[in-house]
Amino acid sequence: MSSSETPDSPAKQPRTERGRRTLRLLLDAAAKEFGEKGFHEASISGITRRAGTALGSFYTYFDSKDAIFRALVRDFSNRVGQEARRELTDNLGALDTERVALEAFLRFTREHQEIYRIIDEAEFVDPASFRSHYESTARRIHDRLKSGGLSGELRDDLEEVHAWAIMGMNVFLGLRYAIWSDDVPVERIAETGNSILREGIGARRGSDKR
Amino acid sequence: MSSSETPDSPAKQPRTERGRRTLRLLLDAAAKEFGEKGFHEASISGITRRAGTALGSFYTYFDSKDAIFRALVRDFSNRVGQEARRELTDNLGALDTERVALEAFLRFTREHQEIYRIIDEAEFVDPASFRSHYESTARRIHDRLKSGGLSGELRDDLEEVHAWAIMGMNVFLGLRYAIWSDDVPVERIAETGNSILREGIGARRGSDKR
Amino acid sequence: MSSSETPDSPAKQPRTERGRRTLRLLLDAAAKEFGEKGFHEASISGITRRAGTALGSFYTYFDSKDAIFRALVRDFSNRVGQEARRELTDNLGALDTERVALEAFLRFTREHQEIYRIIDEAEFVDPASFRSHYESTARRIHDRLKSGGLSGELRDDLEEVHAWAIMGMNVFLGLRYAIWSDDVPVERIAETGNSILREGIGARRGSDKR
Amino acid sequence: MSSSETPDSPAKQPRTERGRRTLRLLLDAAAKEFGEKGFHEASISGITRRAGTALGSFYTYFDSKDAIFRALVRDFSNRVGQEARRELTDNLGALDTERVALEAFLRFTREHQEIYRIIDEAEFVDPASFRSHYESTARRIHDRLKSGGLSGELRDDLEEVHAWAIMGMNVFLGLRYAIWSDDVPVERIAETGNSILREGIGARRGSDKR
DNA sequence: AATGAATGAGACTTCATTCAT
DNA sequence: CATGAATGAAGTCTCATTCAT
Repeated sequence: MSSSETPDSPAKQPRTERGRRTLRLLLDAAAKEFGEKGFHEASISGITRRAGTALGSFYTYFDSKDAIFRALVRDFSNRVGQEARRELTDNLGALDTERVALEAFLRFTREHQEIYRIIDEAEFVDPASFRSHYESTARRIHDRLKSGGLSGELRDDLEEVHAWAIMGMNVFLGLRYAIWSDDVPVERIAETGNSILREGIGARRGSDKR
Repeated sequence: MSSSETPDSPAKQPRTERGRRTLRLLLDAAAKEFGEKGFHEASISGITRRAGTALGSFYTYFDSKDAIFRALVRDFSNRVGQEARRELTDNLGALDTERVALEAFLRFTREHQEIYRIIDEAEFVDPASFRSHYESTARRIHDRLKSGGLSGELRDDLEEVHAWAIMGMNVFLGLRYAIWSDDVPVERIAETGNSILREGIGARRGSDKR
Repeated sequence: MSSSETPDSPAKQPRTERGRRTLRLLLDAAAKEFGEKGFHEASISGITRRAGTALGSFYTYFDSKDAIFRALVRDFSNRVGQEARRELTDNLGALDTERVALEAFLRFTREHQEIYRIIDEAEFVDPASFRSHYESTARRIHDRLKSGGLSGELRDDLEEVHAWAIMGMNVFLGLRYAIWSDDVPVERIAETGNSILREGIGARRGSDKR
Repeated sequence: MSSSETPDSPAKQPRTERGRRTLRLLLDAAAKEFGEKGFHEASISGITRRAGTALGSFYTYFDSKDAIFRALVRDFSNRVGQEARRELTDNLGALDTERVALEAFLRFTREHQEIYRIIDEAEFVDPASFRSHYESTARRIHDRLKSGGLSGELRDDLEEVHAWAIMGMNVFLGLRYAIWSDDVPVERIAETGNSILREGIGARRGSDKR
């Protein structure tokens, strides 16, 4: 499922408690630094300054600026995935599931703008992780669509393409209404997006109601 | 909207024919350089090397690396917009219009991957242009949706949110099926995406076919 | 004869007179810096400080500290070779030729201790050049030995091994009496070394004089 | 010469058996590390990694990177000296003694290339030890030459200069035929070198036999 | 307008050495 | 004695931008 070979270990494993603490400080600091300034404007010294460690300590745990960025992207990608699964254990219908997923995504993105930014910038800094992130997200969506098809609630011809379309919808709604502004309630955005999935955008045909 | 003088001129206007030629060489070279390497890995000297001009000549036409990138983003944004409008002068129905627009977008993106990349990287280099690009794209879509509503073919409650959702759909289909791979015919992608707009993803109700 | 493929150009060729001047300043400064401090204690900034240029200017002409060191070693190796040939155009006998060669080498080494040091340190910094230097020096000596054999003045079985032995003799006499001290006249050192070549170190047999 | 306390102790004397073991591990590891990478490319952490000890333990036994290098050079210098004396206790003639000494040197060098390298690099890292090594080697040779003179087998005017010449010969034959290649048998190299000492390189005069 | 050299701030990275446990 | 994390000085290299010709 996940890339089984990660040649570059995410981080040199600390062997002591103190080491673990420092590693965490660095990761947190890096998330802030990259989130605020972007990869290229960010600096190692900015990270260690925020972390309160010496510059050299950075290299006890990471080989380079790229390495910590990659570690962060993977970490965040996993977190986003977990978050996504968390909300959906319920036994909602398929369409409601999509609505709730979008809602959760918007909420999460509003809370963690730096995660959004870092994952997105990965397109240019760590394309492999970027791609892997969206591919597994699409796979997750596609799985949901298929099971909705099996349950009879959704069309039974839904393919990967549909999953990518829905994911794109979600991501752009996140960009526009979670990152750029946050005045519209997430429920409203999610409901609007969901209406497209329910009925498309064509004029109501006869008895179609809501 | 603004006065006739653009405040930050995209490029110092050359007075001679030779100057115009050099300017063009630089812009083309920059598109390649930024497209291949991304903004931060790109270098002015890489651009002038490709253009076959001296390093110093760059500053005859642009104030900075950012300036030429911005100029490029705006140029491309306009081109994408024009391209989008071009295909749609026909008197197609609203849903078909969206299908054709998506098809055209995919085709264009396959042809001009560097444009895609440059516009996308603008999110981190020239956020204003990035935002402006997607805002006007969304506006264009929204306008189409509204006129589809007036004509009765589309729902009459379509808002900006719907436009962003559709745009996101299109963009991600472009990323996945125009940039990352190009084996599926654009018609097929566009048709699949369009089917969501026509009917949503719910199971067919009664006679709904296609 | 010389390595026909030098993938790393010795120095980026300057195109203007000013450039040529700067390049020369850098090379001279580097010779001093390396000669005084040795490769590893030397610094680029030390070189540019001596040259009176900005730090960055260094990289206009050389890719790295190694690169300028290599350039220097090759240059010096050539110079030593030329110097060696210069003195020997005369029509001296073979043994006298060796004596004069050693004398010249000692004199040159006393004058240019930094050259000695740089070539010698190349053993650890640029082994290929180091080896090539001594191989061509040995070849030069071997050639002289062979022609001495042909003329009947020298033994006719002199091989590469003899050339290396003689070279080693010369080099160590240089180290001891040109680098570490210079109180003994070069003529005397050269005569002493030469006496070994003339008669060996065994006790005189009969009429052997001098 | 000095008081009974060597000013810079080669290594802090360990008090326990365990300590002695660690010290030995470090020295062996350092010989490998310096031998393979050279002084400046070598690192303390490389040494402790090879030794299987913690980085910090290094400083329990040595004050600095220089200190362990110096300790090594002196140790090796002594070993080379001992080795040299070992083979020569026999009652060979003076010329044969030189031949055997060269042979032994070549053999030893082939076996212990790292020793060669470390001693040689000392020229740039620990000049005092380097100089002292070659000075005592020259003295040893000179002593042999003098006693050969007294016994009547050798010329009676052999000075320090001759010793240095012979040493240089030996060292360069070692470089060329023990370090760079080892295809020629040491006996052959030694015999060739020795022939110079026996008779020089001039053409044979009359009854000169070989 | 064009050219190509010069500039220097700034960033990354290394690693010998120190320190706390 | 051993361990492994922490430190920070020092150095290399890049490259956007300026300048003199």
